[in-house]
Amino acid sequence: MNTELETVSNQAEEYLEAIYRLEQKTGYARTMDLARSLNVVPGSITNTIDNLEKKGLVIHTPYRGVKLTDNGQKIASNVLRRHRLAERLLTDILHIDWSQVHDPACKLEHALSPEILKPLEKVLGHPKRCPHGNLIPTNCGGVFEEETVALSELDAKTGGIIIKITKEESEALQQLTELHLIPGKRVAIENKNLPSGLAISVEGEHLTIDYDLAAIIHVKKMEGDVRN
Amino acid sequence: MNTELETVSNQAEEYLEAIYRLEQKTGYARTMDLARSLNVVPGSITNTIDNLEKKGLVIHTPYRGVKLTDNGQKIASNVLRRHRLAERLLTDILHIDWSQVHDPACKLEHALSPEILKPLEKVLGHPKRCPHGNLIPTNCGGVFEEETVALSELDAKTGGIIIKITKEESEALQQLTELHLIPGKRVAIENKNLPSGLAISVEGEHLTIDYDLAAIIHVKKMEGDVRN
DNA sequence: AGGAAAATTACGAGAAGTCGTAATTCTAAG
DNA sequence: CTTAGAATTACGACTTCTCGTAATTTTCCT
Repeated sequence: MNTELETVSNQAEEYLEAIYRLEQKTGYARTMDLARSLNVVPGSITNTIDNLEKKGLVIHTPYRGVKLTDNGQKIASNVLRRHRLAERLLTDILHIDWSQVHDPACKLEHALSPEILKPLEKVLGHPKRCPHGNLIPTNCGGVFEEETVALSELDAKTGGIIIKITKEESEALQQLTELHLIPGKRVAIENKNLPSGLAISVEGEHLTIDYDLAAIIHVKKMEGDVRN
Repeated sequence: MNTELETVSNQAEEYLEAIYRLEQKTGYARTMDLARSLNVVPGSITNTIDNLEKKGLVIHTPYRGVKLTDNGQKIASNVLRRHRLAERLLTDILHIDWSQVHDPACKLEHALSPEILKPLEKVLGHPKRCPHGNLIPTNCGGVFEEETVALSELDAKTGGIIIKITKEESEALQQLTELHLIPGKRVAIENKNLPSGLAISVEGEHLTIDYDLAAIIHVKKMEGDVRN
């Protein structure tokens, strides 16, 4: 079961990771979205995508977006795996706040070879999720996600448990920390039609958050009484 | 005291680090030596050295070798600092054998930004030396080495305590582990003129090692009776 | 359906790092 | 002092990633 992973440049790894994330979110990755996530002008995206396509890692359908091939997906999930294990290293062992770990992990992920990844995983206790609650792909490339839904999609008077935050930028995460909106907490929608956003309750506290913030909070739905 | 460090590419960092190490060892770095340490053909060295010179980080005197400028030295010592702290992370926290940490640390050193270096140093307990006993440069770029001498330079019937191993390749280190020739151990020369190498004693055990191996073991001399 | 706005692509260009070959310069041994 | 061999340099080439501009295609709103 020794999956031979092709070696690609750091930059190519970043591209594949970004495509993987976008595919998971919207089904496909478009040039402009990639340009935004990678902080690169669209023209550069096309160039690099062409190269990745030549290597058989992605398939680009003009105006439709990019999709990973099986090979590309293997590499991408491995990169994401390293990224999320790096984040856990930073939070669990170096005690850095979860809102600050994304960017350093972006650099670290490329420096984690299999020989150090294995001991790292062991020391961390084989975690299933990154500090933001997103699943860490397994060594075989699989991700077995239980069904979650964005808080913003939930109906009024229903609720659930926060499973993951799908955006890793520090500003949003700092805000969530202050509001105690972190993975594991129970949350319920009280009112969806406020002009200022959504009225919700978190572990008994009542607050109002805007729609954009609610969209990055994913919960596992819970049936029955959600008042608390 | 916020030393603004110029940003250079990973490759440039490797170059500066290699020059720093060679300078410490022999006083200057020659193209061929660099080519050997960096696994690159001599022609490439010249190219890159020229660029580093344009940036004011080194001074190249043809046929004499390369020397770091003050600026170059600052960067180089910082890279070495990150390298050695990375090694400690690998040994102390991930429990990887000291003979295996050099190569991974070469990649890791470029991914350690100041924000994670500080917590790392704290978690490690502000170590003074890398697992091989070599001093970790301070944040200010200083290295305050106590006087050591290669075991191969020691006179017969004298001895000392192993302070550091000046070569980090795994083969040599594995050999040293087996012979218990690791930092902190007492060692004494018994006979220097054997055809097979040097006869020495380590913490009471007697063995013979060859000259090359003795040359990478540096000890702090101890006066008085060295028999044990 | 038509046209404006957005997305996409096709160039050309430049920086960085690598290589190999060939020519030159130095060094050290005889 | 001469000369072979080692070290050094010059040069051209290739790859990867980046950029900007301009032309094109698509989408979507009216």
